[in-house]
Amino acid sequence: METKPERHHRHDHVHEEESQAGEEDDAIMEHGGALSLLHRGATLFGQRRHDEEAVAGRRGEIREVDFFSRDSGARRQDDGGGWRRLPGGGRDDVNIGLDLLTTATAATANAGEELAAAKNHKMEASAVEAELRRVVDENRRLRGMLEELTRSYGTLYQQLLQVTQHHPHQHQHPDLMSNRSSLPHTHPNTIGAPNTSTRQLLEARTSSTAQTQTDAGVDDEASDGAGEASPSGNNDSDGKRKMSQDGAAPARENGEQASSAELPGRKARVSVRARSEAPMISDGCQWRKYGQKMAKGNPCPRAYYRCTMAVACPVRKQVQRCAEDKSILVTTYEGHHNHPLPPAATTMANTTSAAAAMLLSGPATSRDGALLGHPAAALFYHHHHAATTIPYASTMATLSASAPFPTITLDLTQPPAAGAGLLGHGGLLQRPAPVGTMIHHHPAAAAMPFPVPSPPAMFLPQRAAAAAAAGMPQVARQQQQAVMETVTAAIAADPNFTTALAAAISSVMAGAAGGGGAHQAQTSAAPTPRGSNAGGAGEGNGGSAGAAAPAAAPPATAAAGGSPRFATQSCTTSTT
DNA sequence: CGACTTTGACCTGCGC
DNA sequence: GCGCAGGTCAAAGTCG
Repeated sequence: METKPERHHRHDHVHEEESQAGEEDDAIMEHGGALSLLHRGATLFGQRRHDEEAVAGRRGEIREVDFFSRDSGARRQDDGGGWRRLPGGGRDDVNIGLDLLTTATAATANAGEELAAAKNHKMEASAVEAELRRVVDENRRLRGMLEELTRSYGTLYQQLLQVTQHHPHQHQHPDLMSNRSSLPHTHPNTIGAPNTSTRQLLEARTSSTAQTQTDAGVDDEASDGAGEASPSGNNDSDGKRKMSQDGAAPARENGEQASSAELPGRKARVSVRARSEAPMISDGCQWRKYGQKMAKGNPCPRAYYRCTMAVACPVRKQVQRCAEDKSILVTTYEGHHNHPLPPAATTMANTTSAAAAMLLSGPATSRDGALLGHPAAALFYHHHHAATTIPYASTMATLSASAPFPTITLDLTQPPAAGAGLLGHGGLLQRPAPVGTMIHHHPAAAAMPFPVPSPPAMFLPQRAAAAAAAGMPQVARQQQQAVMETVTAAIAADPNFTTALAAAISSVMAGAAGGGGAHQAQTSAAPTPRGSNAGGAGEGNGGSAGAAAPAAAPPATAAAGGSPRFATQSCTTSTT
């Protein structure tokens, strides 16, 4: 027990480093343009230095010529040491002309040749000077652009922070969604990692007992350093968690506590309903069961799992079979991973994050479940008062406003439509669905178990969302078609169905969001530490593939555990 | 032996 | 204040 934490700590550190590195990478990616400019600028600056020196030298005479002389390269190597010529740096005769101006030997040269040489030099000099000016100007211009970009980025980032900070507040403006519709600016974060808002939202709950989170909290804080990268962080400082005392999820003594404090008692959850005989659906993460309870009103026990991919990972999930239909497995996710995730897990995490964000993004966040009236809500939310009473066949994404926690339920149990499924896989590939549910309105969504519509809703301009609501205009259809094709192609190309699907959806999302992410799926299934199974889940699913899946799951399907698994993963994927 | 699961006990929040 | 339900802890057991 003693060593465990240590080991985990080391692990964490590794993760931290990785995440930090990742962050940097991300930053680089995000600022790719700026950085490239920067590099360019740096280069130019470097050159500019030379240029300026050259200019200065010109005034003083000599250096400019020398700078651009043929063996300037050799001389540059000696920049630090002055302008001493390197032995063998070039033919002396070639440099003679240049040196004529700088050495006493010039005086001894033939007057006529000197004149001619001087003229040539003047011409060259003027040409070089012009070139130099041009370069300097360009350099200034680029530098200005860089500064401008940097400024813009800073401004945007600030705006993002402001927006995300406001999300937790339930007093959102009706047009919040429209604000979100501007997400394309921010979604890169969403893809790469749970965006700030999502994190805040998911971590929005704090235990009223603001006990002294001493070291643990501090450490975690530090570990979170990767900070933005490692979301919710903190978490329960491993092993040391004084859970009970803290109350549920207490331990989220993370940096976002502030925001959490703003929403005491609120914590978004994403519930995924999928058909599976397996004890757990595979989501690419490694989980450890830490408890089981009989829940009221359900003969099936509820299992509690904690993410073990990182000691301090605050992510938890509950798995319970549906009381009405025991073939349906309900998995509820809560929190954000504070560590690097394997592709599959990443997609899942992002999916849940996105779903949660979607859940809380609109008026829906209001405690009373005032979803109605929200344009987006009308598309894919169902307002109901019993989280468990979702008639799964009627809706894909459901919001439970009355639940203790704002919970969005992704229903992946819909039966396959005859000949409708793109891939012919179980219930995931929806038939042209019932009007009114967002997912059904969106063909692309139809191909994705997860309410893909969410992405559009979240990332597309409000107009687009409205259009979707209006019944899918031509453009939208085309887009959907593209999505379908992408998915089909990806699946066809990759034997690993799940991976392929993830890749396809990621690419789709990347395309729609304008950010990467597609690459995530390239590497296949979860490289989880304990390879045997992506956490118990994997085992359960994979292993029970055959037994699982009720009717609908085709044999060949990679969807272990039948469609459910597929569903889940895709679900995840789709949101990323 | 380490990691994971099981399971009873404990803690906390909430409604009455 | 009490009881209930949800959630978590942690010792004991299991497994590879």
